[in-house]
Amino acid sequence: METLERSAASEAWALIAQLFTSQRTRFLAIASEFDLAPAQLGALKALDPEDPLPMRELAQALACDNSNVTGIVDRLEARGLVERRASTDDRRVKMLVVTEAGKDLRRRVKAQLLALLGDEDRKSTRLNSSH
Amino acid sequence: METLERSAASEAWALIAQLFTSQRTRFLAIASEFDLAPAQLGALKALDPEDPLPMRELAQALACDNSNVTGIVDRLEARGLVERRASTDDRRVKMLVVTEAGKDLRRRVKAQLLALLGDEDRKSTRLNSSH
DNA sequence: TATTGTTATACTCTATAACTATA
DNA sequence: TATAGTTATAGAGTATAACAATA
Repeated sequence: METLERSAASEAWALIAQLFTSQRTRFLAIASEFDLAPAQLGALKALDPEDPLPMRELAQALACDNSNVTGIVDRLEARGLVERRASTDDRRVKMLVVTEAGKDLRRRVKAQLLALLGDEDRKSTRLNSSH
Repeated sequence: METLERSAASEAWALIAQLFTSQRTRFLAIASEFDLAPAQLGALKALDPEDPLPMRELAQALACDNSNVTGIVDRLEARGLVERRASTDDRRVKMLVVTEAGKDLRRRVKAQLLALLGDEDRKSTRLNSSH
């Protein structure tokens, strides 16, 4: 029993570590390529380009404190990628809107992601390039 | 064609984001539970408890600069989880050894990971608890 | 000359606590 | 009283460049 559990834990450990590392590496590479700090890319991903989001909900999506979002959004706003907009319902709330420049950056990030996945796919199926 | 590619990109984007987020959340929860900064847990995971590793190789495993590893290892060493040891082959190199306390922490992290995975498994197969 | 690890510097992320303005 | 967002503060991660010791 103990042996089985240790084995399962080891496999799970290795799998999680590998998945996390590969995701993290890809994520960091894209962030760096577009000259965004990792948390900034995370925020840009978490925002809905068609539907403004309160600061507080972005904090939840990023699993961090509201106070962090202030700084992250400050920097995204300074680059013209997002805008704060007053909520009409609750004057305490600020809604986050992705600007046209932000939407364009999101599109380019997506394209780059697709290209990376394509590369990996071609690597893992190198003998089979006809489809 | 464009539509198909956009669709693939959207799916890939969503899948990557979801995988990354779930991994990240689990990773951060465990790091916090054991009072380790994320990079410190990453380093502890990357080290082999049975086989000392040069600083430089830890930097490669963490995909960061050598200079960062100095600080991360400083803090792990201050907590008695790892030790720097001079290499016998090359006097420039410092080998990283996981202490008994570090090995114990690794074991507890693994156990916690197994418990988390078990919880998730039970959640996703809630009607079927007999095997 | 090149490499390993450290130090110095500057920027970013992070949590906590105290604050303002709203509710 | 409670909540949304900001500010202040402190600790940690990160890259870059310059450095000492060693190869």
